[in-house]
Amino acid sequence: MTRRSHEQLRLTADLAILTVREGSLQVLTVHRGNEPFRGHRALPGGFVRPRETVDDTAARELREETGLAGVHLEQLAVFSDPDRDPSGRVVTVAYLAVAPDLPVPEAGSDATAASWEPVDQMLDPAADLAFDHGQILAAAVERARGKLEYTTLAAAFCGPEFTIAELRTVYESLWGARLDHRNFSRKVLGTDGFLTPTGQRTSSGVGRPAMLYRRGPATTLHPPMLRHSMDLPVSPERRTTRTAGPRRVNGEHPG
Amino acid sequence: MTRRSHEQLRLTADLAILTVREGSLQVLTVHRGNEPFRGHRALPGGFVRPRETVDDTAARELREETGLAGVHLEQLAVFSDPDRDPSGRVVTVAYLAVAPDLPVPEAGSDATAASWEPVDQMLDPAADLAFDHGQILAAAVERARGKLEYTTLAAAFCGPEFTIAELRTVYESLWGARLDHRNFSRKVLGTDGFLTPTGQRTSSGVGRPAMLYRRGPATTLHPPMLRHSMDLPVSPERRTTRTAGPRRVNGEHPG
DNA sequence: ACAAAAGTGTTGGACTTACACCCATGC
DNA sequence: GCATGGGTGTAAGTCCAACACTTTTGT
Repeated sequence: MTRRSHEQLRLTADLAILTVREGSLQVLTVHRGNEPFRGHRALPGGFVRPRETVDDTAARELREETGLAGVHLEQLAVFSDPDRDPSGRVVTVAYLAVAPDLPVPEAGSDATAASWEPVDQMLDPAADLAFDHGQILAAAVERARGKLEYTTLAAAFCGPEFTIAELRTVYESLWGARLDHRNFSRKVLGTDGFLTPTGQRTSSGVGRPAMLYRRGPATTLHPPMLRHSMDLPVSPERRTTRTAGPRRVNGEHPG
Repeated sequence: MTRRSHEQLRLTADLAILTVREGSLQVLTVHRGNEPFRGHRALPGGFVRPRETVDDTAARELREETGLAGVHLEQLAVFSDPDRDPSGRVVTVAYLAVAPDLPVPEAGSDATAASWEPVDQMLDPAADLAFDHGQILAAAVERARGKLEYTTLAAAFCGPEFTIAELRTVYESLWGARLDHRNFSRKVLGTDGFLTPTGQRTSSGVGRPAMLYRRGPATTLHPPMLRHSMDLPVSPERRTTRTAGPRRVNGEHPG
């Protein structure tokens, strides 16, 4: 392919649409029918139109792919390596979208068949996502993980009404850790404006029915939800003793 | 001006370069000598070159404006209103840069004279920054304020060696609150990897000389620096009593 | 009855806050 | 001496991790 130095720059919006299905973090992908990267999986996205903001582009693509509107959508980062798209100079604005568990998109089952795929698999180099979409996905997951700590983003993964256990599953799926359900419950209930009780209770399933809640008005968590509490004593053996309870070590991630 | 629907889209990087000078948060601005917005102040920035990433553009502009390299530089957001630049379709990627107190740029005192200006003044509508640079600056300040809480970003405002008091001034300038110097000291010293002692002490100034420190390897703060502790009992009257010590209320900012 | 899931109570420890008090320097 | 700023000690309160225990359902 030609590499003209003065070719026109094009701008796209690409979306990492995340959800939690059956306790696993999943991402919406499309199957590319055209070059470049024909046959590869990619994140949904498209070109910015002349009289559109990039945010509008992202919202439009989201609607076109999932039929959803009003879900959480935020800018992630700009990816602008001159060679990221072999067909020319294309800069993309990556977005993180968070959706509840949908009844599978399969929008018309047209050429670009969309499907939910486990994030773990898509982040594996073997998945070989098109363009730099592996990087975009990694950034999206990292952002979502972090925002669970200090925002109410987790509720965006749930439907309009949900139980505390469902909410906890979101945390556990993203953090890959078990949380103590008793402390978790107290924590979210004690955070003003996180949950609004509906008065309803779940009916199906074994065990004591759970209360149902709706999203409350709060968006930030003070104090934050801490990323500790790894339990899961699979066998009845004591977990490693954690003598001088190391809260958390200062890591490298700049934020 | 003409409005052609298919005109070429151009991409720029704009920088909000922040510093703390004399206890006040300041931003580097340039004076525009050309249309549009001739005569207005603006944030430094420029076009993305054909074989350059946007991050490279930002780093290059930073170097050209301040001579600095290696300072903290991060993507903030994309601003893409189709009418944000009356001269055509220009999408910009805004960056936050954090620099120590420089000996004033005044790079050659050429046409685009650069200068530090207090952020308060530049955020006032009367300052009338060019384009949407007021929005960009507001986003930059908000980001910096937030990151002080849970990262070691504050140290990026200081020179290579600094005292705890200097570091505290950064927090106080950005948060507009006084912090208790005794608790602040313990907090930062107790955070592993935040500060590395040099063994040196300050010489000038009245009062007991302070220890000098360098930035440590840590980048995140766990637990975070809390945004409380407003004191400043200017006169020896009791501050408002804060009966049932309200930690913080869950606000609206999504993060 | 038993397993499973939801929910309450309680305790030790970590962290914060507020402030008394001591140290080192310039004038 | 004394004002000024740097630094240590400490006690009360808040929050959290851990876990015993109770409640409510399905089988």
